[in-house]
Amino acid sequence: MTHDTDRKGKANLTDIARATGVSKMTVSRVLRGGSGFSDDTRVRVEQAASRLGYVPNRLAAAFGADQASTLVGMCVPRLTSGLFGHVLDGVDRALSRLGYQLMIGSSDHSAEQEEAWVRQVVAWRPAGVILSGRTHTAGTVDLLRTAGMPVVELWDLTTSPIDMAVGFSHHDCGVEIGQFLIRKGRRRAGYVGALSRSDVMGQARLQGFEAALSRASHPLIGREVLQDSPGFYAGYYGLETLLARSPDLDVVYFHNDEMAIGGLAWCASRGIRVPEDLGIVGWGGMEAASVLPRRLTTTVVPTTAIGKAAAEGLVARLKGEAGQDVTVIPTRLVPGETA
Amino acid sequence: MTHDTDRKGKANLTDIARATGVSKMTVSRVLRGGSGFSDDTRVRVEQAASRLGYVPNRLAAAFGADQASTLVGMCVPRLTSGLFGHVLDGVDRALSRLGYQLMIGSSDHSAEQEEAWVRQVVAWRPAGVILSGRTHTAGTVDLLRTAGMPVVELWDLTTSPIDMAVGFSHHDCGVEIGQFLIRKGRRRAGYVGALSRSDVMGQARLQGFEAALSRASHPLIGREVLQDSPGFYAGYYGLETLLARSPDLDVVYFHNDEMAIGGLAWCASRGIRVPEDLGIVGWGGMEAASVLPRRLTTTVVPTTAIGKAAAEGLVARLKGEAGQDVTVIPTRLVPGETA
DNA sequence: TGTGGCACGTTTACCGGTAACGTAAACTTA
DNA sequence: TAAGTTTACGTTACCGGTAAACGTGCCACA
Repeated sequence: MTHDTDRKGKANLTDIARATGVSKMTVSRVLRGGSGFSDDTRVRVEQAASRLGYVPNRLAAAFGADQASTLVGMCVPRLTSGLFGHVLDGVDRALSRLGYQLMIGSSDHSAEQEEAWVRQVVAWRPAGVILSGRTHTAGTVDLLRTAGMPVVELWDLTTSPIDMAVGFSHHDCGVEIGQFLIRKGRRRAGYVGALSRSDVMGQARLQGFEAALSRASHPLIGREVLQDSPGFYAGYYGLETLLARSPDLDVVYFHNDEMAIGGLAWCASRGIRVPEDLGIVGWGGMEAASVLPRRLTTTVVPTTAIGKAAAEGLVARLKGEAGQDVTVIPTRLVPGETA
Repeated sequence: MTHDTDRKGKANLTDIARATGVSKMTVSRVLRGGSGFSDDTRVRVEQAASRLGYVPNRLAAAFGADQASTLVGMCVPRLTSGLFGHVLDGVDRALSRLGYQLMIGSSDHSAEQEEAWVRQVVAWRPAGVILSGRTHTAGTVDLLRTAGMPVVELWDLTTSPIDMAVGFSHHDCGVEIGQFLIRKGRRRAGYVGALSRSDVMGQARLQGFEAALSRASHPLIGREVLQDSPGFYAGYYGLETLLARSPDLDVVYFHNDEMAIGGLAWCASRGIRVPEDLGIVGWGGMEAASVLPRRLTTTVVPTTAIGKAAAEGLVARLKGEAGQDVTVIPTRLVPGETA
């Protein structure tokens, strides 16, 4: 009995059904590309839909049948990180190709903020959720478990994921660099980091680094960890501070490439020769690192591939395909000319 | 008659209503912080909600009453751009503080891909949409107009926005740099860019640059535009190619800071002195640009502020507050040591 | 005594899809 | 040709909120 004069200018399944002379269930089947209708019906429905400018209502679809949701939530530590920009890009491309939409949030490296975000996103009953890292509050895990939705943790691997995990081990990254530097004859290593309290993954790299050095009987000499955003400035001034305290270091491992480049800039400004006087090592593999006058020694992380694998793994699980719980996407130590 | 044994482990308004002995409408009002209930009722409802682990269903809320949606869609040209990472960050922080959720997508600088994304996101009946740039397909504009939802276009200003606009003029950025270089005595300018066909905003900067140079009777000598991602490599090789063709340039304007830094790296590798032999100018204001041995001459864009203003403007309109249609967030030419 | 208003609710209808099931006709197969 | 199977639909119920309209009881005030 509702007048078909457009309320909100939008056509719905019922409008198309009326225009075509079939039931709205049939329209639904046609538009979702199912089966159980004739070719003639399909054509007529499709024409009516396009003529009426039908825009499907995913809200109604997801609401009516929760497995119909094509929404995926993803939480990253920082949106301003170049690396996570690439991870997001990988996720976004894969999801949009597969017909899903992406809702994002950031945690600022805080498990509590992550939980607050999860609480918001679960209210949208998404098909699945992608988190960054392996450290979450009990509340987060609880919310996701009771919601019963697929979860991918990416970026840092864990042997006991909530559900699935994609990435690599930050600890191992640190170990690998430590061993590499020992092999190269470095004996007095330092570390410059940022955000110590909150960035669990950066800490894991540092711990691996320290462990490798200690095992080789050349333990870490000094460290400088700034409560600052891990960018160029922090690397620049962090190195200055560290060397003021420990002037006789022969190599410094940085939290990431941005900071390492900041460190290189500091060395250049003081006439410190790299790698002769001091080795500089980064982490992450940002593009800039390989165009510097001297290519930065660093660990390259396949960011886009991780995002892609996470998204595809999630969708595979949604479609009921059995995927593996833990997917390792290995990083690559790239020896440059700075250490 | 439905058994209150948890279907999907989730409590809903009806469960809380039963547990409290009120109607679900009253529960709804309490939980949304409305009025029309006693303090006693409020306390009992809140306790029951927390005891039952109630997670609100925004899907149902947004579906039942479209003005109840707290979803905002945003489309950026590239997720891997450092600048847009900061814009996203500004949007995300503002929206989450105001209780909204963010759905994102990327257009790859293609108006067609943007339209495809708009079609997807409109299906979720969001409260509003944020787009990047001022160039959209007719289909995009049409979809948004019939949906009748608030739209903010950010990053490049237009005098006739779909609805609202926040940002600055790319054309004026180019003009400003052109005039600046003329004042500094530069007479033979070149340009190195990327993604020419698709990046309308980069083109606008170039046009402004050219116009300013021509007005000063020292028109642009040469340009090199790569069909590549606008990163360090592109700047490095772009400058090499450009100088091979036009060796006598005295300054080069780059598409962005990443490319300019790539150009600086190329100069360093060839012993070309900057700014004596060649001036280098970037655009964007990435952090790295100010830690280089010589601070890059560039235009600093207040990325986060633009994101914040866009989000807050959108929400203000949603709440019925009258905001301005066009908000200018000025950029700042920062003379460095490279031009 | 009425009657108007407020505080505090309840009832009803509805949003637009989808799953599950029902069914008539056509088409096979024994 | 009877019985089974498939095709191509239609019917019904339901998802969990929200808006709007509609009670009540109580008090104040004329």
